[in-house]
Amino acid sequence: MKGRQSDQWTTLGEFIRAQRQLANLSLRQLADLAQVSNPYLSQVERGLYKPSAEVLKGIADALKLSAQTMYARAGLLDGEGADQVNDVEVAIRLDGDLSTEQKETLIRVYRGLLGR
Amino acid sequence: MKGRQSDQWTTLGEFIRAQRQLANLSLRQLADLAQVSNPYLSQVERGLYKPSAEVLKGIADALKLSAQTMYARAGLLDGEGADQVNDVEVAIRLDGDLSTEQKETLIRVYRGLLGR
DNA sequence: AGCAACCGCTTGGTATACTTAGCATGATGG
DNA sequence: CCATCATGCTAAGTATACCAAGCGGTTGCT
Repeated sequence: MKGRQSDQWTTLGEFIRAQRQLANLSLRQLADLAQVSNPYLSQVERGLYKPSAEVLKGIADALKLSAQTMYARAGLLDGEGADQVNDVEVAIRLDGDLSTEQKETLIRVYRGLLGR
Repeated sequence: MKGRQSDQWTTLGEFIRAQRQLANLSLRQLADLAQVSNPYLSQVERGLYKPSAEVLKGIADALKLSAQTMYARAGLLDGEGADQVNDVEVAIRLDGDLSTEQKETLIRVYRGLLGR
């Protein structure tokens, strides 16, 4: 794998960082959960290193999102053209913790936000 | 990622080799298609090395199987803990049509709904 | 004031993924 | 018989993923 440089990985890092912050985890906490060292995680988040699949999975697990999502984001899941993955409404409907009413509420809010 | 040695990887190697032979490809040919060196592929097939996700994807593509299959075979697709949870927040984050503010609004609404 | 406990980051080192050169064998065929 | 040429493999080096130690900054407590 030679030339494939690019910021594919830096955006992945940003994504991880965003998710981590949304989960209210410190860098060290997530590193601990994902079983990597905290400096390394820091570097990953800043796009300095390309984490291996194992590490990626560890991070995904720790953040409680599917490895699938992680790989997709890392651009190493078939996808190329077409993110068939992850439509917001689909995700909402699949959610196990919301009632049907709540789902519709949320979707309505979503559509409301879109329409402006 | 520490101790996870084991022959997880050797069976993966065997799998790859089998697929390669089924496709009537020589080691060098597949290596070329997958954009890795042939000695390296040889070592991967014999389980001496754990290929990175990128390489795995390259091989999967070259063999015309889905990356999913490859990862699953490599044991780094959700196995273990396997809560197929959530992903609503992730989907929101990934949405291309919402601004950052709007995303956070929507996530806040989502969490609000959860908390009752 | 201190100092303790957190935060994220830099530095320097080790382990391992990965490559380039080349070896040994086994076909082909001139 | 001896060139090729393809096969898979070994050996030795380079690149990079990953870690342990430690630094400067911020917060908060006594």
